[in-house]
Amino acid sequence: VKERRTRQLEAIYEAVRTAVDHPSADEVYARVRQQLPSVSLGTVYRNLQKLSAQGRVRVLHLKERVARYDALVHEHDHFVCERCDAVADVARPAGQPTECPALAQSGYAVHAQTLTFYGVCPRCQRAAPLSERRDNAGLTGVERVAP
Amino acid sequence: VKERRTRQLEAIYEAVRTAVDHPSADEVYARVRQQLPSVSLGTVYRNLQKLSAQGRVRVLHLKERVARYDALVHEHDHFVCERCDAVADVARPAGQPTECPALAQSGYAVHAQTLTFYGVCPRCQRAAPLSERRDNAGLTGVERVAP
DNA sequence: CTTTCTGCAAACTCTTTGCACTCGT
DNA sequence: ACGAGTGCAAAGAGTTTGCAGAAAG
Repeated sequence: VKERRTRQLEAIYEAVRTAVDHPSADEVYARVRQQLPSVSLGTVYRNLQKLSAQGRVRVLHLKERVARYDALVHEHDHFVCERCDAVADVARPAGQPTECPALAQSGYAVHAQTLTFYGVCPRCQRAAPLSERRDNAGLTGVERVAP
Repeated sequence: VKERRTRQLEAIYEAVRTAVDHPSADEVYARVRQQLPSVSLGTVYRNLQKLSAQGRVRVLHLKERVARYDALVHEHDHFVCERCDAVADVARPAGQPTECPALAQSGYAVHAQTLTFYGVCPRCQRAAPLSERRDNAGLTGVERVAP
């Protein structure tokens, strides 16, 4: 049971590592195809799972159906824009407790926590400050906050 | 454009309101069928969406692919057991800040936040304290923490 | 050479949708 | 009677999987 270092695995990891926008599996697939045109979507999924099991990428289940992938595996949180669906990394707030006293007291063992903020990113506030909700076409930019 | 009060909508809301285990759409469907055997899964999805838009239920996207529904719409957080996938409600920790200073400073408008803890629930700790990972069959119980 | 991994396509899971019919108002 | 809502079934999106052949060690 020895793991092999294949071209595909490395290309997929590189695609996630160099991405700044928390790509979905489909987006990773599109990017890897530019370097390795014969790669298949199934292989992308299989390797993303492997990388996740190895702790080299983090899987994010935000409010959408699709899983997004993040190569920043240290403790940090996320902001999701409700208008353009962009995802930004957020340094964990200083006061944020690592444990939840109520849970610990009730016998729950906590291994991890995820904190996600939802709202409107600066770009979308500028783009459509008055309208109720805008289509996200062309507004897929991402910024990184205090990494 | 007037909304009607149908038997189906009320039965679906009741199923979620009286549930203690954050059911998925399929589970809501199974429960509503006991009262209203002719209901369809499509209707369950349509009404869960409607209830969510009305703010009467909250949709949870935890680490699974399936959406789960919660009739407790006040601010609270969740604990997910990594062994049995049970979900428990958790009162928001006292120190938890409503705003994230780093985000506010960068011009992000935050409307909501979700905080989820992952770990092992007391029942699973008792059931298999030594094994690495157990099948979740028969361990679907849920407890509620400090509601 | 052996074993893991790949590409392909089909299967699977969860959710949405079009249509004719039903039921609230 | 009008039109929002329903049941059904088919379509859709995202993900997983079985298998024969390719390639890493």
